[in-house]
Amino acid sequence: MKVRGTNPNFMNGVPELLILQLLQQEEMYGYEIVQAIRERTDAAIAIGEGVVYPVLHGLEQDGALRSRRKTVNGRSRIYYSVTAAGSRRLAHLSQTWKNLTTAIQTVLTGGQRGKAIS
Amino acid sequence: MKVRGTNPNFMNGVPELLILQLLQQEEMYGYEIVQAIRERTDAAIAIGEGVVYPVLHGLEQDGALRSRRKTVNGRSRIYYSVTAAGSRRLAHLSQTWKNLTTAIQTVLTGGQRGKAIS
DNA sequence: TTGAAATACATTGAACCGCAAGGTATATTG
DNA sequence: CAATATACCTTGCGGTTCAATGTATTTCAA
Repeated sequence: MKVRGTNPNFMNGVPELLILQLLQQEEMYGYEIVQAIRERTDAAIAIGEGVVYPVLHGLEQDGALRSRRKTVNGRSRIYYSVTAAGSRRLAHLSQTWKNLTTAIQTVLTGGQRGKAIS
Repeated sequence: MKVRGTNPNFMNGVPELLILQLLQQEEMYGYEIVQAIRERTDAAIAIGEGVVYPVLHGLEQDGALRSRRKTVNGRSRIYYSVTAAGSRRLAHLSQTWKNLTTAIQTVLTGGQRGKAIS
């Protein structure tokens, strides 16, 4: 029941969802992902490198991502892109997220008990 | 990276949020909360007793809930209600949830990079 | 030219939390 | 009288985020 520092307490699975989404739009490398998430969410979400890299490795091992080395400006980067399996995984995750938020919204706004008109 | 059985992977903090919300509408006891969440979300979310009871105890220890015993039909129940502190906590959590989902939605639907017009 | 900051990768330990499984006890119902 | 529903509870496992730390290179300002 401790209050966290950076991000709020609702972050379970969110890094994976966001990373897959970003990578499906365009090829990216780890460090870039960290900043992209910060920027596009106006710092509402800040996912550190200690989260991003393990997720990338895990997704690659699961066959959801593939990687290739590339040296740009003398900098060695590892670019990741989404595989077909990764695309399916994202679609599934995205749908799950939508259902979840819809269900929660129902409770939050909901006076109505689930009971039908009898 | 393992796929879960019952609920999806986005459940961090959600039980606390839902429980506070339900209890602010009306006094309830643990077992009732378990079923209420199942019913009102059409089983999209199923939070077990092993989750609900520890959360109730934690929230009470934090002063967000108060409880009173009550025997109904020979059944001993522990009814929980939200304190003023709990109400503030719910307001804060609810706002955080809203911000979070908005930020995620931006990334999910978002082609636009956060860069302003220069 | 020297040092700080940014870039880019990575690992580690701790903390937390949801979940399944199991445990106790009473009341209801077939 | 046995099975089911009600009502409470705890424990251990596993997974995940997070802060902190580490290495190495490049860029930029003093």
